[in-house]
Amino acid sequence: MPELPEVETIRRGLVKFCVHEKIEEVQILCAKSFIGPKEVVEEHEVLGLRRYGKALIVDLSGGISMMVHLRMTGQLVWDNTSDKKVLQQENLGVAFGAENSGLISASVEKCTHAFAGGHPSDTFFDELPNKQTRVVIKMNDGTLYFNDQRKFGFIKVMPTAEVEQDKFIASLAPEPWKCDAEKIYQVFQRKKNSPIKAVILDQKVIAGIGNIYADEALFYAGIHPERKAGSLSLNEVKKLLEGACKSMDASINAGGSTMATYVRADGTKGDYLEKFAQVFRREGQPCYKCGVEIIKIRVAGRGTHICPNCQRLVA
DNA sequence: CTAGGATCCTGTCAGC
DNA sequence: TGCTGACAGGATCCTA
Repeated sequence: MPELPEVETIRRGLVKFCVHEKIEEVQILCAKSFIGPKEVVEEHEVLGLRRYGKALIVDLSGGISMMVHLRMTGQLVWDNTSDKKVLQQENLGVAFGAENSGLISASVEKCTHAFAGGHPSDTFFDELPNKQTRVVIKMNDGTLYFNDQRKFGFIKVMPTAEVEQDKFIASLAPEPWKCDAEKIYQVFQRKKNSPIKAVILDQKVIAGIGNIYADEALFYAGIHPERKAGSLSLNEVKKLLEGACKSMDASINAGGSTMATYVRADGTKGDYLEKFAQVFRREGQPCYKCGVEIIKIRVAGRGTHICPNCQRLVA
């Protein structure tokens, strides 16, 4: 699923298009994708959007909020166009015609037919809803589609006042930018026998890191993902946090990463992976630092990409 | 408490 | 072509 940078990119996109929109009707196409009575959000206005780690909070009038978690394959698609063909041409032009992220960013401002978190497959611009659409939220000036192939994601209704008490939100650790290296070092000592990659994927340890940025941060710090968490020095912890911040910053600036199930707020594709990723999905290609071939291994049950030369188990 | 594995679900792809 | 198993930018639940 989208990780922190992708959710933040979606949030920024949706802020432009959904704030002050009023929800007219909610259609639930998959019962488990929408938790809570839909009637509670209908007739309410979108006041703003917040993000906690990978969770997106849509605050509504009437003291109601919707928590959206995209998990692995969730997407949010905002559609306020009446002419799909025009939209298709415009978005294809933006997605594939731009030469750099700066151009793509500039195009967001001009985009009038907007998408929010979509699907860059060949069928992306087909009619919505599609067979992966789980929830349709009709607003006065457009429609928000929640698509989710694997049904792991969800939209959950709760009082705004209780968002921070939600079990998931409440247990989140700080995001990398706000992590105290010494505290993280202590946590690593507590989980000393787990592979470091498994530990940094734990949202209760550091919020927002997922499989991409775990691999990127470990590469940045020159740490092998199978190293035991307890074996890291304080300096290595600092370097790891620095790597997480830098790769996420770069990704947010690039509009998120490109993936099969994620595109940016206006339907254009983020291009973090192809432009900035050092190791993720680069197996078989040379390391940018040393030229040795990047390999893919399995750590903590997840596909993991490393440079076997820059990231060693034993120093 | 930690550590590891199974699990939710659908789709795609490699290998018979 | 059709089957089968592995795997997938997540997080939780269950076991030991």
